[in-house]
Amino acid sequence: MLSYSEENYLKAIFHLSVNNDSGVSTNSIASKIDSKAPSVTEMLKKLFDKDLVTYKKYQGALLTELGRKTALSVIRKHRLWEVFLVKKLNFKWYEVHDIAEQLEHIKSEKLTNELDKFLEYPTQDPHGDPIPNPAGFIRYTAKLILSDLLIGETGKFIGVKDSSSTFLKYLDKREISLGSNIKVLHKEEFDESVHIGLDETNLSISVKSATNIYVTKL
Amino acid sequence: MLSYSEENYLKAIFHLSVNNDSGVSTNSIASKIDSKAPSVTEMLKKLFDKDLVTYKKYQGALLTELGRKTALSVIRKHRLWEVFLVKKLNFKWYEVHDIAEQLEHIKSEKLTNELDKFLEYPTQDPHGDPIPNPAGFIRYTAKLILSDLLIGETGKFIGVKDSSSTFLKYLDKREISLGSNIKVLHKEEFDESVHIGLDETNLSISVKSATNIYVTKL
DNA sequence: TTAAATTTTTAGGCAAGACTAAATTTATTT
DNA sequence: AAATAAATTTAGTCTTGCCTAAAAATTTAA
Repeated sequence: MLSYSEENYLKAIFHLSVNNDSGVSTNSIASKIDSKAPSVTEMLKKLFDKDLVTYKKYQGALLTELGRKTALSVIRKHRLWEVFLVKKLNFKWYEVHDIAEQLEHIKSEKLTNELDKFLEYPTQDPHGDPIPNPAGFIRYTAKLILSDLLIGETGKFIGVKDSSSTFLKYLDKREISLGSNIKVLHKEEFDESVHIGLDETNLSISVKSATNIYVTKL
Repeated sequence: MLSYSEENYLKAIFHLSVNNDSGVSTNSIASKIDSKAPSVTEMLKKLFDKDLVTYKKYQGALLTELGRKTALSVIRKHRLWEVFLVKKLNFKWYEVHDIAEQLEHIKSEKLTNELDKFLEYPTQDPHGDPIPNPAGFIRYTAKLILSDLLIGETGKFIGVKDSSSTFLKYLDKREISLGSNIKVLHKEEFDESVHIGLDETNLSISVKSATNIYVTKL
């Protein structure tokens, strides 16, 4: 039975090893998890002893198959609970993260699977991230960054890169919501801001926002 | 912010102080919580410092108003989650306790209140125990023990005393479920077993079972 | 290819929460 | 009212997870 802390380390290493096949550095884990390097080193040794990560001194860590499965189970729970909070309890998508951080550690396979069924087997969480299946399989959708679309092209808004509540609130206010079709009308040369068409309305968003929005080409 | 452990001690003291206005003893807490006396002493000191209990050496502990409110908040969450598990996720009433023990520590007032709303403000959990309101008020229903009913009297099954999963499974098998009307047909002098009528069927149950079943007179 | 800077690890501590063994206080008997 | 028994507290340890400061290894730069 893993502790909350161990589960959080596995989750952090998982996220840090996406697009990165060399070892995940001690410092990157520390900053992700808001702790200090010595704490990480110590934990990596423990995770190594439990066959959850491969770890060689000064060379960072990577998840073993067991570690990966465990991380994905935690992520699955996190994302299912987020769906529950938004779909059933009327939470906004920028309110759910901290609560899901707690709920993701609840231990009961039956609970997770019944929740999945209750929610009718969702494939994505409220931020557009894919929900792993019980076997730990995760289906990634090809993501484009909004600012990479050419003028005239339309994309479907499928997720965000930075899911800070500030950014999510901003999107809510602008009524840019998951699933919307976004057409790129014009790109301003001067400040790289992007004019977009959204349903009936047009608006302009900054580069910073545009690079935080994931779309699929239609 | 209280730790899980602190919350569990408060809950234990709350349960042990029902019908008991003198201090709750160190040993009784230890056995309730499955720990040892020295651990309890240490924790009582800490809870005292946080103004959650009154405690004098060798004289047991009692909840302060703050302690009581905190305990009831945890109990409220526990019971709401139990309702959720049974009503929405198809759990049996004997399967929910351990999971609710985890869920009761999730910290988010909004979550608790939204869950309450989602469940349409239930007043009792699946074992018939009352659910405290957000202000920490708890409405107790007058309970009788089944074996105290006289021959010929009928009672409504409203709860159990011992909610061990063994007992709950037994009730399920016998199709004795919360809300059933139970008529006492006969009491066997020899072994104190009770013959009862339940809807269309009659059956006989032991004293041990009969004293574990709470009813209200109809 | 050394020297400097950065990263990581080791060493040593601290707090929470649990434990055993021993001491102390309270309760029960005789 | 002693003497014994039972309950509680104190003393001293252990584990987990975190930290700071210092040492060691690795990387980067001159």
